[in-house]
Amino acid sequence: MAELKKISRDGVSDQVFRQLKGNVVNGVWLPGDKIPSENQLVSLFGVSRASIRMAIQRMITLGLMESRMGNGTYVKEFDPGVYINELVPIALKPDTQIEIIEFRKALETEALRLVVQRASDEDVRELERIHVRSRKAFKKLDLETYIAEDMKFHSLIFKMSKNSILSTTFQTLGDVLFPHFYSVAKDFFGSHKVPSDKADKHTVILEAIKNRDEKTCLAAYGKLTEELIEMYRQFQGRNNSGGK
Amino acid sequence: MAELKKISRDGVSDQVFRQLKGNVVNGVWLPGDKIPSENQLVSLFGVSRASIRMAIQRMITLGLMESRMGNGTYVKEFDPGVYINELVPIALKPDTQIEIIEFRKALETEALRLVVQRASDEDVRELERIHVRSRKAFKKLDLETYIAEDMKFHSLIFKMSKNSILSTTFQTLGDVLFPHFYSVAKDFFGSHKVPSDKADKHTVILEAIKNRDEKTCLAAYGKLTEELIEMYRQFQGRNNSGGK
DNA sequence: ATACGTCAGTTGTCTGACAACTAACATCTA
DNA sequence: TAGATGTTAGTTGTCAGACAACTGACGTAT
Repeated sequence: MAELKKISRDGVSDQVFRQLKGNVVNGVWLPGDKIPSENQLVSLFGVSRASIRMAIQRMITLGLMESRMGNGTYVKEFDPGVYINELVPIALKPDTQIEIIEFRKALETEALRLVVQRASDEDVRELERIHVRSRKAFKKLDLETYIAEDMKFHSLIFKMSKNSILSTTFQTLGDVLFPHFYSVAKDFFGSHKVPSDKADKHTVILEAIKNRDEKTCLAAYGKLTEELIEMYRQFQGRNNSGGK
Repeated sequence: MAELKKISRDGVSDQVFRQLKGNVVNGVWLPGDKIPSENQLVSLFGVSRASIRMAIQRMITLGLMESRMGNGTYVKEFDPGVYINELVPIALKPDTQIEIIEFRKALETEALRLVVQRASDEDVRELERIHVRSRKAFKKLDLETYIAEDMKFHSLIFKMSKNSILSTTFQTLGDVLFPHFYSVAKDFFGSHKVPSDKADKHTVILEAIKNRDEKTCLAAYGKLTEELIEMYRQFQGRNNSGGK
């Protein structure tokens, strides 16, 4: 019996979408550029305006383009936050949260490995400054500042890895995680003891980076993630018990 | 002078979109539910089908709905992988191959860690079957089959991690990487000795998974990646010397 | 009982038209 | 002349109707 592959039936608007996206990804159209009008695209692609508009709608939803009525359609500076905001209320499902944390762990573990190799002295100093501010806010129970500085801490680690893919992916993830992280952290603050400075994993990580000590660094980060997952599990349990 | 507020001109399709999203967020429509047909929505909302389709397209792009031609439109289990899927290619712009490999290493190292914990016996058997076919093709220098089976090997590892975000992200990465990977592998085959089975890292990784031996598993994978990066460096050096 | 044709319902695409809006130019007026 | 006010071409947003492509279920014949 011969092997048969499924026929791929690519819709018209799908093909248009891929070409539009291709022109953005490959830099044919740059941010700020005005793309051809819908009627021009109709001629260029040889398909109906409805299909063109479908494809453009997808680009807009992804935050890659912007339509101005009576004016034209423009390529947008890529900003994950735009369409992440649409999803935030839905992304709060507990089970996917754990997956996201695991995903983040994957990214950050590798980032830290690279940081230990590549971090410049100036990078480390900046990281230390952020860390000090973070600890200070933590002791004052200034939640707002603490979370903001904490975010900066992790962002900088990714920047220090000198790998732009890791960095931008984390950025996207951060936009998703932040609101939920905030609510969980708040809850956590209210019902638990504050860990001492000695137990603070960030301090250990920072020192390990200074000493170029990969093993200690990754071990501390591993613990940090475990605690985070545990925290989410508790949060989940508390919120689901008794609920519908 | 009286204060004047800007008139908010909310488009028709925007309003439809908000209502669709509202019904999903508020649980009026649950994952798996079939929403009314487009023509029914036309009557319900009192707007044209084009506007309805625009709103639905947005929901689809966000990964919240799914349309099946000739059947209907359904609410989807929210899957963060959907949009990360779309965004990964954007993040790849810099096109530095080394960065991509580092990124993949980040994903797969964590995936392997999870696999060692979570893999079922059946999973392992399937992985072994693929590995055997891969080795066979390798020895016959059947490049096509070898690369295909190699891809399957890695795909399965991600599936076995039971983390959908890691899995789908790797999948898209594969789509982007494949053409380039293929050309490099071909080049590599032509100019190097074939490593022996003993040196084959996949064999080591497979055995380590069987024995639930995280340390050995990750060490072998680390070596594999190092070799890959080295291979790319050589390839780049050879191709960049002289040309721009 | 199984295979096949038929058919209603649904999504995908096309066409043409008009409304709403923008930006630029032309015209009028003080 | 300078500024306010039409005018217009071009663009996106919406509408209406039609047909194509496809799915799932039902009925029928073998």
